Amino acid sequence: MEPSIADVAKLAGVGKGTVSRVLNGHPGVSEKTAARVRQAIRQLGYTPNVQARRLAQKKSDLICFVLSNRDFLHEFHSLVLKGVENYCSKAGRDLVFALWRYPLDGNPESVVPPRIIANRGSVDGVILAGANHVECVKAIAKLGVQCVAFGNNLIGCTHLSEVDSVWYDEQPGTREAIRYLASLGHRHIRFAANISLPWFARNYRAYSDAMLDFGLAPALVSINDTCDYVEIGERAVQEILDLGEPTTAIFAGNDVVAVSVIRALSRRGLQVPRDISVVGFDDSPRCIESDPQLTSVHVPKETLGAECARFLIEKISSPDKVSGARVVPTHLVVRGSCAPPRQDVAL
Amino acid sequence: MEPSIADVAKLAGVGKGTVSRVLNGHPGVSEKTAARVRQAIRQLGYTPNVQARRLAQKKSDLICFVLSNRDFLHEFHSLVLKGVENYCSKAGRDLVFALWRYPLDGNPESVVPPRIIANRGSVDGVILAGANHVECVKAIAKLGVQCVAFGNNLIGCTHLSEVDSVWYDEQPGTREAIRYLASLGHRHIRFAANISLPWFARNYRAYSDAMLDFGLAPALVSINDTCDYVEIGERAVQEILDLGEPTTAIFAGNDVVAVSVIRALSRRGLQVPRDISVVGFDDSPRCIESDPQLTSVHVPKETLGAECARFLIEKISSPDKVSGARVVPTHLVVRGSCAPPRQDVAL
DNA sequence: TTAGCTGTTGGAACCGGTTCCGTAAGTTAT
DNA sequence: ATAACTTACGGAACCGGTTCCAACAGCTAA
Repeated sequence: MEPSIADVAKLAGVGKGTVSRVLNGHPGVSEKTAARVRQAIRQLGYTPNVQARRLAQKKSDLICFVLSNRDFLHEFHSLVLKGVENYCSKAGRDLVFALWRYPLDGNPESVVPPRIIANRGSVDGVILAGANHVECVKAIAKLGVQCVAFGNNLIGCTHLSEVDSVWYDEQPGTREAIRYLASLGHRHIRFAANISLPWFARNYRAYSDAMLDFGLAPALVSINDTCDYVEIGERAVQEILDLGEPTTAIFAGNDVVAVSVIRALSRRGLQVPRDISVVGFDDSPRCIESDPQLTSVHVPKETLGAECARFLIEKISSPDKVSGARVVPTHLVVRGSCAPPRQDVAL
Repeated sequence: MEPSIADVAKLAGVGKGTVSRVLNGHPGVSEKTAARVRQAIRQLGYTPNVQARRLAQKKSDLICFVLSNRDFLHEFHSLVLKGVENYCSKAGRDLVFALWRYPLDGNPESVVPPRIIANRGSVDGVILAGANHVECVKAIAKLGVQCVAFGNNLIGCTHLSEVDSVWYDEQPGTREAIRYLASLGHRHIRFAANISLPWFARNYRAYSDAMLDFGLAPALVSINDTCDYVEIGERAVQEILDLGEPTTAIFAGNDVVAVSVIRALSRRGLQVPRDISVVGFDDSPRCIESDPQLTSVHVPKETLGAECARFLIEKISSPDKVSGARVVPTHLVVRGSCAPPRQDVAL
């Protein structure tokens, strides 16, 4: 039988309350008594029972990381999770991991929250990562659970602070990328993705704004009927070549698309960056594994995770006092996939 | 104030015990009373308090997935985690995620377990994934926590059942791969990895056994001074070409090495599979993203996760009745990276 | 009619902590 | 020496469930 706080109290010749005070570092215990208690704790090898403490304090010190509508934890969210874990473990909180699937295009009313959230008191708060419908986030919040969402993959979100959320800002990194390409001499920089997906739409807007700022004309190729990034890259290259309009650089919606673009180009005998430049978005590990190494807009994934955790913990300790959106910037990482445009070739 | 079980009892005009019996589906409650209780529950919108139940039952229904000594959740363990999550959620258990770092080559005695495990009662059991020293697994088990380890990344493990663990078996898939290459006409199949890492050593043994079974001579190139898989692939190609011995196929220790091998070969003007065949190990998503698509030994990652969870839950419900090692087989997935050897070229 | 059995049910005791109240001991002021 | 105040500390009450025991009602068998 494991020793309880009563055993410690008896051995130290004090009351349960005093032991509790020593354990939690509360004031009002003389150093002499505290030492005796600590000695008894050591002697019995006593460890407090977490569940009992949770019941008494009416809090769980547990935070739930929910990954919504993803078939598994991809690199991106793995790193977000890492950031969350890191922050939580420093804050003395443990992390519950849960998956959540529901039809993103269905009626948000009929979506049932994951069991762990419905179970009252089982977690103090929730971080909603993966792709979520904004109404489902609101539904969770309405359940009386503290909740922070990862913003960039929200569906149906009309403005940043519609729900408490953490976002990366595509603008600075995208701007840097366009400035960089422009400084190399590029004028015909084309955006390639599927802008029916909200995150690509946001990227495109940032790209478009930056292009205009530098006096360049935005140009788009969007493959709207598939979510397979590899396919998007391949077909985008096909369309760009068919188009006949000049294109000296391709700004891909993310790194998977970019790598696929590079491969599709090389199959057609076009070398990157000699014949055409490519920029990715995400700065995922495959940037280094690809050949040439991919210049890409860095998204600070761990920072995003840490910000989610920080925000949530603030909400838990002072509900209704903090709310809104928090945004972290992106920046460009230059590698080997861009070069000045060739003068002699018109794509 | 949230309604408690006492409120339900009062409203239904019964005792707390009866409500509890109804909630847990225990026998000995008349249907008439049960209906009244259910009505009261609905009326109050009552949800049981998880922490109180956990305290009373002395169990948490929580399982902890510990990822050891990895910088983050890579694809492989992401899928293992997915398998675990899947099984757990069906078994009505929630999942706690924790990271654990300790020097793998240091003294296992001085390693401190993660807080979540040390906290008595906070989880019912632990799945140890990532790379662990076998002594550290034993140390956790000695703490009185039910525990199952992912076997293939164990360090210092002399035999399968040294600790309760789940393994994938390299043999069947590797055998298939060698048989396949042999059937294409290959005689000079070389294994490339870093066999100072235990998992590569195990792969090499399986490769070597299979080669001997088919009457072929095992041949090895091992890059022992780095754990960077991309570098292993590049330098392995270098060594193989420098060696001057005939090599018509390369069996890489894992897919990252394989992809790196393909790229290094192509930089030297050698095309896969025309000039040389390559087989990977893992069957990771990059097999499909690579060009040509990579033939690889499939490791059933989700199954591994599910087996870990099943094993652990069995151990929790009947401790000391189940133990040992559980093994799941691998198999070959044929894609486009192998072809008959060229007769005219001697590498 | 009475003893014996079964099916229900209420409620006390318990799980192992936290918190708060009352009191005893010690300290300072008058 | 006494009042007033501070500090230390024991222990009851509580958090919200589960479990077990005693009791009671209704039924059967002798």
